[in-house]
Amino acid sequence: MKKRSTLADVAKIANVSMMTASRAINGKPGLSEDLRQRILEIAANLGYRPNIIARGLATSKTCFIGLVVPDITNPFFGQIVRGVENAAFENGYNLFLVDTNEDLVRETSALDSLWQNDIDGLILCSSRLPEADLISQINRFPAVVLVNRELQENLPNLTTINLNDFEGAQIATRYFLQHNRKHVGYLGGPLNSVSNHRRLSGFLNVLKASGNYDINNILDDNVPDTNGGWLAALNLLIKNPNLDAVFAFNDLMAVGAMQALQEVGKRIPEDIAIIGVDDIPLATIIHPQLSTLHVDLQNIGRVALLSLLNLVSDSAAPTNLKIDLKLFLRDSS
Amino acid sequence: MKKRSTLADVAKIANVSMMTASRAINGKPGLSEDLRQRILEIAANLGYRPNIIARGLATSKTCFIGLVVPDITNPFFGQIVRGVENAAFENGYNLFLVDTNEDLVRETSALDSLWQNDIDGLILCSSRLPEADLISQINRFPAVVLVNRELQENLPNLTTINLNDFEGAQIATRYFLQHNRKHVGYLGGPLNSVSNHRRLSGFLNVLKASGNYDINNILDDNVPDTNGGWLAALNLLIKNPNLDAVFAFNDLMAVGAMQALQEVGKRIPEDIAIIGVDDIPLATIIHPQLSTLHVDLQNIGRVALLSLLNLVSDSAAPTNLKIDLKLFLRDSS
DNA sequence: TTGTATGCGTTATCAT
DNA sequence: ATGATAACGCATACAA
Repeated sequence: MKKRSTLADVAKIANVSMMTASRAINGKPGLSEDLRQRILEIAANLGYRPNIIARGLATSKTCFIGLVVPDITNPFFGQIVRGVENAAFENGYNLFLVDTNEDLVRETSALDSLWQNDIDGLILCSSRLPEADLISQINRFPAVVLVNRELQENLPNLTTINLNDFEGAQIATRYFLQHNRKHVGYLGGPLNSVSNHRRLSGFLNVLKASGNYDINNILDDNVPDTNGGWLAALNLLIKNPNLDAVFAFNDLMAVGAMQALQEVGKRIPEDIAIIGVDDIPLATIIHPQLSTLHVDLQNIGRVALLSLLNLVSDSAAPTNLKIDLKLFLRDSS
Repeated sequence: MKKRSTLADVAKIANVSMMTASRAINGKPGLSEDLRQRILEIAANLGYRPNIIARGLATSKTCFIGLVVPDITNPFFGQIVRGVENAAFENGYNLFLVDTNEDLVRETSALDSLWQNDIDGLILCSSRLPEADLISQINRFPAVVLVNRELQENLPNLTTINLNDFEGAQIATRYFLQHNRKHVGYLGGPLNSVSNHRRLSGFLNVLKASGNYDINNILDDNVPDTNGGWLAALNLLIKNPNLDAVFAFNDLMAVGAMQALQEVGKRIPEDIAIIGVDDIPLATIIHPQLSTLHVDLQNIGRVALLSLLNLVSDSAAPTNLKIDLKLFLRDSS
């Protein structure tokens, strides 16, 4: 590995001061176009590239962004990460990635570690931190974007990005009612999930307004995977054998529910319709293909990064963004 | 955001020189235990944390590792990333993540960008770079671990980690033969995939030795997703209607193939057996559950990072590691 | 248009 | 055992 050449090397060969070389390379005014070209050429020959770290020390702008996710293995976050990464790359920022393993302790020490690295900004996904801790963490960073988490108060350096779960659930539920489903159920996710809470609210809001509300059609607090959906569907069916539509907390649960329903002889969608949330790849692989509330996750990542850069450069005020879910109709509804 | 306190702050309050403070904090000898405790306490009160970047400048060890993957959205890489990330965190290293979007140009500029950041080492997954380019890239970095890619020559700063595709394919193929399958087929992946090539070799090696080889049972060069598998299975069935076993390039293709076979009335595994590769979550969701060659991907990530750190610290020689695949038998075979 | 001095936060080196 | 000084690579502020 041959040593990297520095600005000093370039300057020496060009017979100019480091400052002149610096100006040439950073495209700043203050030297003849002739000289600039000559310096640029020398730099190119040397394979010179500025040392970002040293530059960061001098300018106290590091061009590093921290990205914290609970589980990179989950395609949900994988998509978001990809969106962030692409946008970061386009804007000349580097990404520090931390996977917290859904662990609170780990999340805290990850934030400490990032703080230590003088990052310009932080994107924090689905934080599990208690509100008070979260706020004091946010205060340590120049700018923060919170994805999939809301706060009671607004902070001057904070933008939040959340799914419009309430509206999404309303759309799905209304769809069922408009298609003459009479016994619409909800297969809930974990109780501590804010998304779950918001989706249930939207669901209830539509049902209660329609006069179709029946407490027996709701089964909350399930494990949000296929097994959880399988189990929940069977239990819900016991509570109400006439069930003819199910809105599931997510696609994984919806798929499990579909299997359970098919096993007990229900036809989908004739006897019972199903809509999930997330639009995971599996949704189009199974039969019948699953109708679902789709979110452009990669775009969320991109929006998160761009919002962060706006925050960093003070060119935009903090906001609380809502990302709409779109109903993708397929064969299950 | 309150300003971070620096080593100078600590030193001033403790009434010592920065060096003494530095020694105290870094656990180096050269001061009384008494003084050390006093300094440590002051540092703690100030909430002092060393600035990693400045330290990197001074020591020319950054504690940054670059991690380049073609598609973070793919759980295959998600798992690897997670393994790397966990191990990195445990060892006090930070991860620069780059997603190249499976794009060659992007991969090159990503490596440039990482080089610019003076990373201590690089983990490069499934690189698409031509061998010559790849080698000159590797030479720029202090240490590199190549995952899922081999090189003709050994480099002094390079360790490679690859799946033992050849052996894995042999295991699956032998299993078919031992269970009296007479017409064993291979559903290949992309032609430019090295894994695909190695798996085909293992497959052929066993079949030719058994005398069961039939060129009609092989369909190479398919898109490695469910659609590709679906299409390939139907085409293979046309070439040989007696097909009674299929080894697929990956699980996604295997799942697609299963659907196609079921659609034309084949029973799995009675009429035809299937084995895939990867053990994706979907493998246990579908019916019948898919037999597959399983790899501990997270462990690959961990091994990659640890190997890299060994390389960085010169405490171990470069090697070429082979990771074994294990046959997970389920219902499809 | 060009150059000099200085500082970013830390550690290495050499004194004391 | 402790400290002064230089150095890492670059950019800012100010001079010339």
